[in-house]
Amino acid sequence: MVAKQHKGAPDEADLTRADSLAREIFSDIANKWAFLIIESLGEGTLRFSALRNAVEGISHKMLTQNLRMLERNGLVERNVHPTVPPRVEYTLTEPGQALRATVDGMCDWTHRYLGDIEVSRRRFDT
Amino acid sequence: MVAKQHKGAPDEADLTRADSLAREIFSDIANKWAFLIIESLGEGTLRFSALRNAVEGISHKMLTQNLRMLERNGLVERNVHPTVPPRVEYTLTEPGQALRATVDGMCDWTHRYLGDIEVSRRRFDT
DNA sequence: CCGAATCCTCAGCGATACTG
DNA sequence: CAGTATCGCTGAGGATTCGG
Repeated sequence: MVAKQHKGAPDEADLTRADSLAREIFSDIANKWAFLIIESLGEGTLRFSALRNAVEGISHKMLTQNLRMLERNGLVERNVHPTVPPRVEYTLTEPGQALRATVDGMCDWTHRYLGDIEVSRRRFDT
Repeated sequence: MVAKQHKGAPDEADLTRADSLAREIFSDIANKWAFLIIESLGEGTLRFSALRNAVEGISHKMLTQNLRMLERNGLVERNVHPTVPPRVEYTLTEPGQALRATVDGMCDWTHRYLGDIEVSRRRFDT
């Protein structure tokens, strides 16, 4: 359970610490760009520019920013090849791959219910 | 695949329309509050105020806003009991329940890798 | 109790330019 | 090619209020 941070439970100190950390991680990762990046890296290693093309519509800034965040949380690994021009490659780590599985689930879900959603939207917008 | 919107594929018109719709839905739903709301509603029906308590830290405005969005996309059902004071209950629909499964997966993931992430963060922050 | 509207603020984000 | 920094703006989102 991530939504509610328990208060007054026994063994409180550690529980709430874990919960607030979980919540923090959740807030980091539950964002559109992070998901799309993870999705794209699922196929395999990509370099920065390739990733930029893979994730339609992302800006240079958002890409670096999210990559740093994902790297910090240990979801992607960053490999710099000290050539010129520089070549930087990004790969999913094992935790990243694990998360990818659930992100894939979300993509499947989206395609599965696409029609229903479209219908529901039209009903609502009246 | 949601990340990249294919261009120049055969049968292009419908594919890109579906993709852009998928992308739009993805952008709607892949946000922190939506996930937390879905998580909380997984337990069962909740009324507005209960939901507000369940989702720690959400503002009145964000809650209504996300609930409207989820309702529009057909993930939650809104039931108004015409009593006084009013009583409004929210429930996950079948598509909502289906998505909840993957959101649960993400919660499990979070708790599973909590330790690794904490370590990774400390390494990174130096 | 629930929802919509209004105001106001601050951070997210894009654009641009500069380093290695 | 990849990353960082700066600037400026739009809009997300909190606080508050009123209405049903």
